[in-house]
Parts: sequence; structure tokens; C-alpha cells
Amino acid sequence: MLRKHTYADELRQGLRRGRGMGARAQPTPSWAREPLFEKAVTPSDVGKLNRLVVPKQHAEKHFPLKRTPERTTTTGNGVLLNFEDGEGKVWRFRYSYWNSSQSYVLTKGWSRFVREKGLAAGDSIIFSCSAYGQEKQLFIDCKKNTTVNSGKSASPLPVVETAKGEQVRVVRLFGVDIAGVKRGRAATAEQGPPELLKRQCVPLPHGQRSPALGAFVL
Amino acid sequence: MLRKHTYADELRQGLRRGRGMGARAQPTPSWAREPLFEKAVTPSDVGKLNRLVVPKQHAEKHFPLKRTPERTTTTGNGVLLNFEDGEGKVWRFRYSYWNSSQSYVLTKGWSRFVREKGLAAGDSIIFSCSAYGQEKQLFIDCKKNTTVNSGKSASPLPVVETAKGEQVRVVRLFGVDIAGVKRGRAATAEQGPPELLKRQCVPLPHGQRSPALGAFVL
DNA sequence: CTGGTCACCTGTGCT
DNA sequence: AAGCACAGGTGACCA
Repeated sequence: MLRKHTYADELRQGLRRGRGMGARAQPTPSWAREPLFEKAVTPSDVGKLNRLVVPKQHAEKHFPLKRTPERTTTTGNGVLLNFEDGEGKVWRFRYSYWNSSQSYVLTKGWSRFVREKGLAAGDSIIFSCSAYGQEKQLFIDCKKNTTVNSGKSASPLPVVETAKGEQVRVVRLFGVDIAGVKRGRAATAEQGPPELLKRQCVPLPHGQRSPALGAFVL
Repeated sequence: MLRKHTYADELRQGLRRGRGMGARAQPTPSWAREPLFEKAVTPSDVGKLNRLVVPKQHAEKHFPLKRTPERTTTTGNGVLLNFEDGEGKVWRFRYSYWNSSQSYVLTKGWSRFVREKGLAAGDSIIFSCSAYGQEKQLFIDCKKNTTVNSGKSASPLPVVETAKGEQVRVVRLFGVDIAGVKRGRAATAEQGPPELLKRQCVPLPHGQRSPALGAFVL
């Protein structure tokens, strides 16, 4: 019902980039970005939980949250963060803190990102922000896992929207599309490989910096 | 940090009984209690579901829940109930109604109870309350199942905390402690015996009474 | 109704 | 060894 954030922000965001979704402005070059941290996503991060756990240390360092000390409302302390991907597309995620599990999470909007990027357990996401400039911008990028068990039975395939809005899964072998499977309901089976992925999170070099937040919020 | 339920409640509860966890006050004698009902726990009750289904009839008779018809908050209709066990230890459970399953359940805190009591499928739990007194107190007690398949392979043993906070499993034969096994990780195997336990719930005699709730909440 | 979102919860492994 | 971070869950709610 009372959606707090309407298209006002969308417009503000879109206009700053010159164009909306259609014609893409040139993506921000990597040399203009400052890496923050990287995380290898877990099965839960890309599964039906529809959330990404942001490692606490990096969350508190780079994405500090107003810790409303006195319980103003029970609605929580969530904010909306905008991230730009490698193609210049902007993703908005809800970012909040879960008291019960004492962890920071990206929730709303995350599942769409997972689906459209074809993100699978073991892949990595890399957070960065603009190195220079007054209005700091956040970035998110994917790095597909290239180690052995990439060809597991139920490994999620990238999902691409066709012109008609159809969603198909894409299988490429040496760059050639192999299968174009129509997408039904989300796969119920989870728990991919037995997992030999333990150390998922890596702090990146290129200058440790203080909170990257501020202008990004909302 | 900002734990909503701090030690305030704990203290309030503890002080009323004269002593906290350490030196135990004398347990409330059974003659001062009024039995409410008994349930033989199911595999689900002691399994990884982390909840106890309270038979609806007894739930509604003894533990009525304010059915907040108008959604005041999104926090739901749960309350926190304090139960005292045979040793005078107080257990706090979250008690709520699940619309999805149309059932009353004890959730938060229940798994700890199961673990520390070594509760197994087929065992019974007995609910009672103080027969006299202004501030009514709730009680919960276990009755181990003594029928045949008690010696199943992975039957959980009672877990007791030693003075140092160590946790050991207790095996008694004719009241004599047989084994004092240090407790490692929780056993992963679940779903105990194939179950021939159907009629699990028994209303107890000693005077059927109306709602036992009121002063217990929180 | 169904899927997405949200705020909870817990066991486990790592530190 | 004890605490904590978090992976993997839950039900409720809502659009």
C-alpha cells in the first residue's frame, strides 16, 4: 500500500546517468572504481531465501546503517541502496539488519539480480564504489566460478528476458547457445554441490576506505 | 547489544523464586500443583522443527491467546510464557498460533528444552499450574517413555550442565549414573523410531480448570 | 492464490 | 572453550 519510495528516486537516479534503461550510457570504467570487498555466494544467497548475507565486518565498514538505538518503530532500520553493474544498469536493493541473526542482508530486489545474472553458488560478487567524484556511486559485479563442478545437475542457468518478456535459460558452450529452455516456476530442489566453498569472503586491496555510504542511501 | 529482552525479566522472574540459576530454591511441591494436561511428544515435536504443537483443545482451554483481530503490529500474536520444571528451573517459550496450520505451538526456547531434557519421541510432557496463590505459575515436567523401543540406536540422552558449564549426557540404570559422555556437536540424525504412537495426548484429572493464563505472560 | 518480502530463529563451524 | 557469524530455515503478510 503506502510505498514510501515512488518513482521520484528512480527519475533522479536515471536522469543523472543521462538515459534510463533503454539507451545505456557508457559504464563507469573500472579504473574509476575503488574495490570494497568480494563474497563468494552461498547456496542460500542464490536460493529461495531471497536474501544475501553481507559479511558483518564489511557491512559495518562500508555500508553503515543508522542504528536507531531507541526502537522508534518495529519496522526496522532498512534503507534502499543503488548499485550499478558492469553494464551501467542500476539495481536497487533493500539493505537492513536482522536482529535475530545479528546479520546484515540485502533482501528486496536481490532475487531478481540473482536470476538475471544467472548467479550460482560459488560465484562471486564484487562490491566497489566510485574512487573520485562528489556523489559517490556503488557498484556490484559478478565473477562466475570457473572451478571444476560448474556442470552440476541442477546448476542454475542464466535467465534472459526475450523481446516478448519470455524468460529463457541460456546454455552456452564455447559461446554458442545450446539450449533455450522456457522458464517455469522456480526450481524447488536446492542444495547444489556438497560444497567445498568455505572461505567465501575476501577483502579487496586498492586502499582500505571508510564508510562508502552517505549519498547512496535511498 | 540491543537485546530487547534483557536480564530485567530474568531477574524479575528469578527474584520471585528467591534465587536464580545457581543455588536452586526448593522446587514447588507437586501437591501445590494442579495438573492441566499431558502430551506424548511426536518425532516432529522433538525433531528439527523446533516447535511443540499444543493440542488445540487444551491450548484454548488453558493457554488462551489474545486474538488481536485488528493488526496492531506485524509482530503477530505470540507471547512469552514462563514454565518451571521439576528442579525449579524456569523455561521461557514463545507461544503462538500458526494460521497456516491452525495450530498452537511453542517455538522459541523449545529446542533447548528438548535437548537438555533429552526428550525423545514417545516421552510425555506434563503441564500444570500452581493450585493456590495469587500469581499463578506454570509448570512443565517430563515423563520418559519406558516401553519397549526405548533403547533405539540414536536415542538422545539427557544433557546436563556441569558446574563448569560443561555439557554431559547422562545414562542412568536404576538411578545410577552409568556414563558421563562429553557432548560434541549435536547429533545430525533425526526421526527416531518408526512410531507406533498415535494417541499422544491425555487430559489430566484433579479438577478441570479454566484459563491458566494471565499473570504468566512475559 | 501465489510468489515475494520481511522479521523472526537455531545449529554449526570458525575464531 | 566459548562466543559469534552466518548458512539455512520458518511463518506471516501483502500485492
